[in-house]
Amino acid sequence: MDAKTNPGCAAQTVRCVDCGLRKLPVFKPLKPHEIAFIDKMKQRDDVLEAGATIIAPGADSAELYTLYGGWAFRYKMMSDGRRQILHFIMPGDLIGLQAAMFDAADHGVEALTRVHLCVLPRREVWSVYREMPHLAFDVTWLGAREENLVDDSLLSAGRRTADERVAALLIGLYKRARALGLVEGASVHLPLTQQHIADALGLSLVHTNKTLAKLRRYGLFARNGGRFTMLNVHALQRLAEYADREMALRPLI
Amino acid sequence: MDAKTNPGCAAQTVRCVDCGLRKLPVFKPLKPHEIAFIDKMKQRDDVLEAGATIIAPGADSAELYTLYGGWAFRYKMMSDGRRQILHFIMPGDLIGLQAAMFDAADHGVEALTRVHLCVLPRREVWSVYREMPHLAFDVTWLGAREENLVDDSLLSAGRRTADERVAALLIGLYKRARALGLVEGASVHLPLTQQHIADALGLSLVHTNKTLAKLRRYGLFARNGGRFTMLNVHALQRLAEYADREMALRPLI
DNA sequence: CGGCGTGTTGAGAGACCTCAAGGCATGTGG
DNA sequence: CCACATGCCTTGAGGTCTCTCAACACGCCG
Repeated sequence: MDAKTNPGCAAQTVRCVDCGLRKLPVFKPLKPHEIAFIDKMKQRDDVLEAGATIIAPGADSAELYTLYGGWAFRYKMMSDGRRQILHFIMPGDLIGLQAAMFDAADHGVEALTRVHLCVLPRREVWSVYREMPHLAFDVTWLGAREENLVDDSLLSAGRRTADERVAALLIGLYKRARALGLVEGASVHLPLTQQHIADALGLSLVHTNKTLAKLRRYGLFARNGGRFTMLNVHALQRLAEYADREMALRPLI
Repeated sequence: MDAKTNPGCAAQTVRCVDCGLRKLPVFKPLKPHEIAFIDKMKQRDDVLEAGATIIAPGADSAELYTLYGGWAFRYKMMSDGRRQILHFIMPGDLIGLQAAMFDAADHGVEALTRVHLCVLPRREVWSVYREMPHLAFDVTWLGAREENLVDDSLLSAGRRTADERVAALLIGLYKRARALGLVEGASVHLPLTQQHIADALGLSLVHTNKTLAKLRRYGLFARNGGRFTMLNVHALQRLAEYADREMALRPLI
């Protein structure tokens, strides 16, 4: 997981204005004083290893983070160990908005790879609303987009067949990764185990494995050594009824 | 559906400051100038009949609404008719936040009963952020809470058994209704058909019917003529692993 | 009266689950 | 260099939860 595959601020040193992520064409350009404000507000950069807990389930008073590099996921657990992954988090996504709004999060967030986080102290969130209305609007926008991802997962878990669920997840991750410039040719580093995929789709590990194998046999995609290669986007899109909506440029905070 | 069971602004006439909903103890008191701002911003009141489309799937440029009275639900459809209900909307909830943030909604919103809506023109949303940072924060808060509801539905559809799903839904709706003062004794008017419940839980209609019958036979709740009566809250909570988190007071916009 | 929406029940089918075992790669220690 | 443990992926067999199909009851309404 080097800086090349995960554009983002290197820990401690890089100013937001120099942040590589911000140069990507998916992100909305901000005005200099807004970037300066974010930079001033930013408490520190954090680097956590794969598997680390970013937000502990039930923890109160978490910070608000922006993920600058790496992958993570948000999940809920039940007492007997059942886990539901709510959505996967990729560079540019906010982490901990619910936790920042309420006092405690009833979900957890865990790093899938080594992650680079930009830490915004919770008390500073309010100063965004007071002083930078455009940025405040962007926070709401990012929250709405996260809900949009969860909506789609719910459609999968509730109404899609196993084949369709796998297709929907892979298409979704692939398109998000591509927008971030993580796709080279038609392949991308996918740091998920089949257990993660199963827990995101509401399927068992075994059935997930068999479904993945089936779609692979059909030539829809390939996988070797952590790399995922898209072979038939259209077939996957049709399977998942993926709506290829053009999104406006995303804010990055 | 009279004013007594659905507190809210009667169409066209009532000022926000007199709104019955705002007197409920679940809602955070606002400062007079904030209420005045909302009142000024409010374009009109709308009344729609049960079954009416509040937001059409795929429609662009919808308004932002606050539901003052009645019930509604947000849903996604697939081309072959499969429907997933994303969450149920009750008085005080915002409608159309995603649609207001993005250009088009990829979901629909439909009235379950006659509904009273407060209409905020989309362009006014921005003025909230510019002029009323506290209210802007509240908009984000309401968005996060809506996502929190969807999170729980996703846990149901993905990882809970049919029994647990039904329990989780009923407990959730009951507690929300109670907070709004809609529960009399232990019973509340539930305007859902079993088809709605099935579509919210990711179950078939038939299986939903049998699961409801089972829990009813076990004496967990009763249902007669549109009224739902809670008989054993604790058993339902245990079944659903319902987390009875104390929420801070909710904003009402 | 017939049609429609909703709720109910039975029977059979199938998608998905659990249990179980084994393969393969990696790492670690003797 | 081998033995062993661990994590992840794979495959088979059998079980069950949930689905589909089908029929019927009931109330409402034109």
